[in-house]
Amino acid sequence: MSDAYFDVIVDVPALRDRRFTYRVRESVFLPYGAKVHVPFGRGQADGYVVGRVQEPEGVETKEILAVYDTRFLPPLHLLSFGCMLARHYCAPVASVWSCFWPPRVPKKPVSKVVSPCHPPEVARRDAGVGNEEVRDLERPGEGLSFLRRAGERTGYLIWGSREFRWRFYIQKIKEALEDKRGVIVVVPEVKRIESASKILEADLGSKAAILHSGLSDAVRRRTWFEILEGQRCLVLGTRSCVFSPVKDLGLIIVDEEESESHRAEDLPRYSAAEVAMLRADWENAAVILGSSHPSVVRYSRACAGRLLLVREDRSSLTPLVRSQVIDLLAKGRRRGLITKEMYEELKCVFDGGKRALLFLNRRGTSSAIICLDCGHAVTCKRCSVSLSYHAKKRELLCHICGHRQPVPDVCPVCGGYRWKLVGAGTERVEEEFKKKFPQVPLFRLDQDVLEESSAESVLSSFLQSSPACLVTTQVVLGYDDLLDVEAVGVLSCDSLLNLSDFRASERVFHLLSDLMEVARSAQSEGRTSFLIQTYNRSHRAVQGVFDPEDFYRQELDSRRFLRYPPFGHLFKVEFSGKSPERVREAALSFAAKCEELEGGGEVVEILGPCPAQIPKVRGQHRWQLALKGQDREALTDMCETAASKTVLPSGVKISFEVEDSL
DNA sequence: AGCACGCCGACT
DNA sequence: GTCGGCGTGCTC
Repeated sequence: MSDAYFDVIVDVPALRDRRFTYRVRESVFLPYGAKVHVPFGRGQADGYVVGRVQEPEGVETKEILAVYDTRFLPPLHLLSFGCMLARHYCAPVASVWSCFWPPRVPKKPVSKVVSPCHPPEVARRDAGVGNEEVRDLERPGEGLSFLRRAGERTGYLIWGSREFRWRFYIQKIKEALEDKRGVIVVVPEVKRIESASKILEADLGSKAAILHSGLSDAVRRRTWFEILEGQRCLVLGTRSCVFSPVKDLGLIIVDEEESESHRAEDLPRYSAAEVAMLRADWENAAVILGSSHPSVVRYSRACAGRLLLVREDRSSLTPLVRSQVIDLLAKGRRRGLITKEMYEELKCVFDGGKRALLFLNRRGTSSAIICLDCGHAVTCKRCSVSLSYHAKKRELLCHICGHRQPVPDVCPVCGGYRWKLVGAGTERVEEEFKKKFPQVPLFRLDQDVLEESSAESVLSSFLQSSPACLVTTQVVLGYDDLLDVEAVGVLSCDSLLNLSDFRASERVFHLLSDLMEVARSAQSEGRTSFLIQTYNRSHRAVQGVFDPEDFYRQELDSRRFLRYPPFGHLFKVEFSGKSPERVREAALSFAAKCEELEGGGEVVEILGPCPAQIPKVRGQHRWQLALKGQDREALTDMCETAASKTVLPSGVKISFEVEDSL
């Protein structure tokens, strides 16, 4: 019996999109995009069929081991979309295609594959067979067609409260469903799904298909199949559901569009909001992005008319009784975390038997301990950061890798024995608070507390007492719907503002906006207040909380000047590995290749390379490089070419992070 | 990414 | 004399 040969891209990130030729019995037919299990190297790997080929010359072929149930094969338009997306994110095609498959799809040994007699649909899929590169198949044109379709807007940016946004979503979902078209709704957290699902069911009378990582593999696979079959046309889930194979897609909604949770940190490193815009365009669907404080990039897209801005009338918002920015630079301040102004406000709240929340973006007692004799700070062995001191457990903790150790008796450098604690965290706030308000019950909610008890239990005891105070970090924002406080105090936001990341200001703006909303959503009548202590009282991110348009204007001015998104594209290239010399060498040679490709032109600006913000994480040394430019294609080409032509020293990993710019 | 092959240093 | 470091290269 003769054999058939198929090219396969193996899902091994380091190999990018290299094709390998495998063999099957002549009677076995494999469609484009089929997921297969193959012998690879000395082991095995998953891969995807990209075409049928002639018997290769000069290479031994191995036989495909098994084929994943082809009833789960993503539709062709999604496969092509995947190729486009892979290029968009400089990610391997296989990594993107894997997003189109639910977990635990059954696979059949290739020997048991009963070949269908080449149904026409399957045959058509094979049209792309040949020697062309995967990426050349259905390669997208420059730009987005919804930018081209003059006058016809298919994208909305909804700026308003949760109630306002969902009213709009429901209206548009209704229209889409009546039109017999499918809808995907993406929310940032699993916790948001339950209430969203209730709203959808109550207002539309239809149950959404739910997809998120908390569900069992079997349930996810079943739901996925129902979507694929067209039995479910309304999908609700977290970021990965933006890839679900909804039939006749008419609308994609991304709520809390600005949330960091929409970004995937592992390959492919996509952002659900950006994928939603690209996919909606690809499938001629509408897209709705919603937020109570939109991202800078999306806001500017709306201003440019590429998204239709729908803004809630702000007069309907509950006004804050009091808000204040407390200047930490003012002279004559006593040391301490709670200023006199903050103290007065809290006292007022507690005297009225009410609850307050104090926010500080740092857990533990102090962020470092320093030897008073030589100035040495105790650092983590595996990471280039100082260890935080946690008084409750009397130990030092690395906030990057979790390494814990006791406080050394003597300084490892000079033998000194006097330590100074610097940089206060939530445990320190707790100590200071207890001295200032000994009679007010205090609760703490941060990552350390979550290791021992649930956020729900802490919050429910907090909400059962009044007066009461909650000292907390970023983790609280996932539970803001469970909160009911009359005052929110931000003890400091300066460490976040001073990060050298072009999005630092924006992050602080979103964080403060979220916290202000917590104060605003207090259920009780009467006073609610919001206070910020900061060394940067006139910073746009701080002032912008009270005047968002002004923040957007200033932030856009600054980005325009520096050509940051949305005024250009920014790709970060990261190198990591055990050997510091090799990582450095890899970064330098990649950068040199980029310079060479650029040839002194002005299309792509090459920034760096330089050691990363945190040069060592979990024993891995890191370098980075940024590529900035107006022409996205040029940036992508440079990344692809430089990546394929630079020989990375072994043990060095390269990864691309593409900033949102749509 | 794994995983083997291959060539120079410390050891029983 | 052998064990074992990791530097290099390949995976259909």
